[in-house]
Amino acid sequence: MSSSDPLLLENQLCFPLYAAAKSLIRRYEPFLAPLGLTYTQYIVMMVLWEKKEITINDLGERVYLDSGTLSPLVNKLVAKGFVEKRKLDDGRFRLLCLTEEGAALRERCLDIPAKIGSCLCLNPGEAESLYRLCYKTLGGNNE
Amino acid sequence: MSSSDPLLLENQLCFPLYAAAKSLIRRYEPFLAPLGLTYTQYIVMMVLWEKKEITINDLGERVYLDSGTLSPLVNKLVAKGFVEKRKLDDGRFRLLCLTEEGAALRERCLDIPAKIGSCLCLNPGEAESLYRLCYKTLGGNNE
DNA sequence: TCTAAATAAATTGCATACAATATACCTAGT
DNA sequence: ACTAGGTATATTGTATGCAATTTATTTAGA
Repeated sequence: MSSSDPLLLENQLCFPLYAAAKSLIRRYEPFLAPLGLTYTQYIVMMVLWEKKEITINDLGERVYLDSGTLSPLVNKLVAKGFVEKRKLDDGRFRLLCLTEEGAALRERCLDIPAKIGSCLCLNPGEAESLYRLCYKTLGGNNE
Repeated sequence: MSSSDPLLLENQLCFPLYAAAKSLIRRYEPFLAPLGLTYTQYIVMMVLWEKKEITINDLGERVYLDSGTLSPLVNKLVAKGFVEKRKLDDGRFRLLCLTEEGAALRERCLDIPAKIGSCLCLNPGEAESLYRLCYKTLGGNNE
């Protein structure tokens, strides 16, 4: 950041942050498309691989997305057969459950993180540093 | 990153990076909406405040967006009166020119960066570090 | 019991993103 | 002059993202 002009694009943090995020996400597409997943769907599947089942509300808090984004996205995962949606006793809740097909999909994703990491220009220390700074920006407390 | 499971959400860099970017961008909305700007439109206006005029192609390279995003977005800025679009001698190009109204808008944005910075949980050193790591992730060379 | 407030999901509307395609225009080569 | 190929922009289609509203359902209180 050379000049002190507060409205110069090169003086903004938001710009490279957003651009880097989009750039990184775009790298997943070649690996995910053959599996029939988009990036956001892949993120949701990660939560399901970990939790096996979760309500849409809890899922939204975990991935920072609201029902406006998740409702249609979850329906697509259901249509693909990776997830089932069940009504709970408290009829307001919908429980998302990983199907066998959804669980099997995990195997086909196992090598994606390594493939992405290998084309990243950051060394492990830098990646760790970026990771921490992003969580700090989020207001989280991942120490 | 505790466990070594490569598909745990907490082991991903892309997730906090994207979430932090969205979170930061959302903070602009309260300041930009009263001016009739969205975040992406604000980024484009920054380029125009700096360059005064630029082709859509050059603009796209500067902000990492393609014509599919920029064409309709620029039309909205034209409709708001902040930008004019002129056909160049080489009829393929469209030159975007800052209007007086667009230039005047800059004054009303001058304090936004400070307002955003004041609600960020990063100290200046961390912000600078995050800035560099993002440009490095982008494959850029901002040293 | 009945109803107002609360809560979870779904829907709607608008604005990106971006791949893929189409259109407009220019240039080189013949 | 004609045409093939190249380049810039616009359009189309799909998938987010998110604010605002609506719907379904439950719960608390008179």
